[in-house]
Amino acid sequence: MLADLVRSSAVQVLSARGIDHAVLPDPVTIERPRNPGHGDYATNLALQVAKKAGMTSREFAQALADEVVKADGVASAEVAGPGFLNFRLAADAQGEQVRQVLAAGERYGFGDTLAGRRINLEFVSANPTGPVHLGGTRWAAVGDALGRILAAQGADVTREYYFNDAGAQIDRFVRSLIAAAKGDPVPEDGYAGAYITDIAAEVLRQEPSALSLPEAERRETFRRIGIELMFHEIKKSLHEFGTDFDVFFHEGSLHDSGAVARAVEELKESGRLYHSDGAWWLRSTEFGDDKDRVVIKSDGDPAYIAGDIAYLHDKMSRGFDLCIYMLGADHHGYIARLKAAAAAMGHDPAVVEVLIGQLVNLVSDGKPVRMSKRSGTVITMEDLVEAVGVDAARYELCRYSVDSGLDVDLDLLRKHSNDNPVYYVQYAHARLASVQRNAADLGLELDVNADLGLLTLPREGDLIRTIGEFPKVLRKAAELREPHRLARYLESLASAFHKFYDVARVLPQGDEEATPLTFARLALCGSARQVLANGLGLLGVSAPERM
RNA sequence: GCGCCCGUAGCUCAACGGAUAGAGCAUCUGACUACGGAUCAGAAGGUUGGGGGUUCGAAUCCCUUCGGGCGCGCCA
Repeated sequence: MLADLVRSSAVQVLSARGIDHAVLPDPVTIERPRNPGHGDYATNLALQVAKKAGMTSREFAQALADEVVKADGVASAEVAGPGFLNFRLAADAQGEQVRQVLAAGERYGFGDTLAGRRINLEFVSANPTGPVHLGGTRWAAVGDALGRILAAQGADVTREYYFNDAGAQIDRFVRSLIAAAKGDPVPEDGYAGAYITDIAAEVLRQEPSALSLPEAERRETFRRIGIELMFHEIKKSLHEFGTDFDVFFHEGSLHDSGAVARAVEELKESGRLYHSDGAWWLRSTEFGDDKDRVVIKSDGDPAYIAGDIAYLHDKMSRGFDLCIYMLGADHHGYIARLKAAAAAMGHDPAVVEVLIGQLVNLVSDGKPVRMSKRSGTVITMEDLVEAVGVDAARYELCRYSVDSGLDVDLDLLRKHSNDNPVYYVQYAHARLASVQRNAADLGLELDVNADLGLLTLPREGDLIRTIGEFPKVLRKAAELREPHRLARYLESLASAFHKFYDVARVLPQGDEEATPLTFARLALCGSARQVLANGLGLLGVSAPERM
């Protein structure tokens, strides 16, 4: 609303000088200056457009200031530096923010920038040859939070998990199970780890004669039951982690249904593939790949990418207009391939959006530890949850930009788990819940009609302004696909609250009576609590009443 | 060799092209016997790896260089 005011004032300034206001950006950016001495809010509008208007930045800013101060609720507006315009709002105008939060409740901060968009969000998609490890856990936390954040902007989000249950790694998995069942050592290229022995034992329990079956049937039995058990394990850990998917898609189903064969046939006929060296190729170089990729091998079998093509085509046929893939850094070469796959099937490459996240490293005593599924030295999602709990694990993994690598030291995490900023944020919420309980005991109810103009302390103003930033933070987090912005924001909000709480007594003490200020502060507390709850909810982290 | 990501306080990391680059941890000094101290106040800590450029303004964009991570199969 402040942005609207500034914009309309700017239009006044320009039209008074006969200048087309098309030069104005939309929306106008309003920000909170780092330095509180610069005011409550600031805009750099003059710096952006003065030149186009044939004025100096400071001239424009001054003209804008003269216009803006005429509005109700604006206490002051002054030009600073090269042409910034800093202003302060009157306390009651600012307090309106609190009322808006209380009115919007659990939808406060939500927006509609993605309304009408159907988004397929694929993440985790770890191979069903072992439990979800640390890397997958990062995507489970970030992907789930991103899904919630996109949905909060009105998008229709489908969360999807792609099981690569076809191909050589599954064969290795089955060989490993059979070896374990027989008590043989781990085969060459096989998987080790306690889970293999456990699953092998469970297969034998369900099918005691499995080992005595003929070779082919034996493999099929271990394959069928083993994979089923592994799927079950993965889904279970994800669910307990608070991450649920709408669709678990099996790669094998694309082959079984003939979708892969059909897609390949279509590509050949439409001339989207070229034939060379006995194989059929996709021109992925047109999308930044360093070499073209084989789709049909010279032996006639489809290459892995054929499945990707058919899978993307399947997604598009389900009506999505955006397919987001969250992949680890070791898969960054896929971006060009997936875009080429989209183009080959006649879709706009822009429907494919690949988010590459850097890898998670396990560290012990400051030194990296190699994790290997083959050798069984993996830290799984369950290990992490067991060590620090779901809330701390999710929060820790969501707190950082996925552009930077993440080192996890399990011992350190366990030892210092109370240092996790999640507790700082949750504690703020618990304190607020406590205030509300105590208020109820005193018979005091939250009153949305409280006189919010009484909230004149600097730290009350800081808290209110921080609360008011929430919608913008959510919008930005959704637009940039960066959930960590939300986590960082919640920390700043918790900080603003704790600082406020330190200097402002909310409830009456002893024989004191409740005053209008009591109700104003109760309303402020109520809105702060609401925003903390909304934000934590979007990260999939609980907002506790007590800790 | 080529491509992607990263390099910011002792450590782990933030920063929508904006003003004096911010938090937490660690270190040091303090706070009404607490509306919940899992808190708050303060001190100290930086040439944003180096060098050019773009602009009113660069940690952020461009070029270059150094360092680190990850990729570069008719494997999946």
